[in-house]
Amino acid sequence: MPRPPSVQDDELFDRLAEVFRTTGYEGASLGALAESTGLKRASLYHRFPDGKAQMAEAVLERVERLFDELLVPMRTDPDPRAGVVRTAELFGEFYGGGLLSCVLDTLPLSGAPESVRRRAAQVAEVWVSAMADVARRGGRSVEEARAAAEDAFAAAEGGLVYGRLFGDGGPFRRALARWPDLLLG
Amino acid sequence: MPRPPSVQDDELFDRLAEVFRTTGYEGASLGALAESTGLKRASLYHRFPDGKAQMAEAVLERVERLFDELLVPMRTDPDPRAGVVRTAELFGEFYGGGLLSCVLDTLPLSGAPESVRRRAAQVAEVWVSAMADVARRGGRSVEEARAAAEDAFAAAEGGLVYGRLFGDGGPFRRALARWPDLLLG
DNA sequence: GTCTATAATATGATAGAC
DNA sequence: GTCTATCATATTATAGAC
Repeated sequence: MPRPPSVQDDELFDRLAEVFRTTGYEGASLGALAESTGLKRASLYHRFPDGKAQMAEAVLERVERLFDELLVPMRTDPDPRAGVVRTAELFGEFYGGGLLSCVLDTLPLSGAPESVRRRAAQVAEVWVSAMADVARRGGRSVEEARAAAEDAFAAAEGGLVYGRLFGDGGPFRRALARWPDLLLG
Repeated sequence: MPRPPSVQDDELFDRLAEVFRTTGYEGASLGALAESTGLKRASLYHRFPDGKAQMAEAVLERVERLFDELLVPMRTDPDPRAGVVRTAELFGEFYGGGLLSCVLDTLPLSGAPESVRRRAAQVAEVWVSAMADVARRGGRSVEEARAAAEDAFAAAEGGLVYGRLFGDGGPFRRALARWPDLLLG
């Protein structure tokens, strides 16, 4: 019987996420994760008996829950365009205006266990399929909607790559600004 | 007096690049780099006395030389559109149709030395500024050309992130297909 | 649930033979 | 120029006290 996630747990996951986000799976050493959370390594193993892989998966699950919140307007606003605009704003804040890296990019490199990479793809799919759904509601065909959603995802992720390289969130913010037209035409 | 780069060296750099590309800087252990090249760790240190950081920088310099070749049509074709189309084709092949990762994305994570991250940004700048130049030749203002080039870069890199996550090069190839209109209007 | 202590292994790097 | 051998440290992970 899993106890309901506490605020404390969310705080812990956010600290772990910060390390995985900026350093990737292999770069996130137990030492760095311990230092970031303020717990000792052995304490992390108490919470995550399967070690680093379990921590990475927990982080991805936390990100999925956060995505679910950011996606609410796009999923529920009666006006698809207004929903996309609002969700784009929320993603812009979530990624620090384009200056933060994304775990979906940095976590699933080749050193990460298959379970982690699969989980990352699942989380990305939540994001992409929500965009495809709103594009459908906006009148697009299934094929057009899916392609537009993939392109919108790629534009944002690429903007974050640019941001990491150059410390400039401009391309990311422009990508978000194009979401409404890209998804809804 | 540096000896001219030999075919053998290029082969070596490609093996090193393969490891850095798929695993990132911290994930690329000396053991993995040695296994991939067929050299022992000590032999790698003979060629790269400064160790892993020097190997990563050498890989980035090799990528810059390869980019210079891919960019030739875009830089020299009298017809800007034809040049962009051809260079987009070459990038498509270079990145395995969208299924290969890019060192500019995977190498400059937080564990990498500042020298490596700076070098990655320089290589990316070669690519972006070449696209900005052709957009200028196509009649765009300086500001429009730079923004379009950044967006074209981000679209491609984001397509590669999607490809790594889902094993689908579609978004990457569509990004390349949009380069001509994106850069030249 | 967190800690100290510890073990086994991996890693980056060097010395010196050939 | 490549190798074997080696070293110091970092890393993942576990045992057991509190």
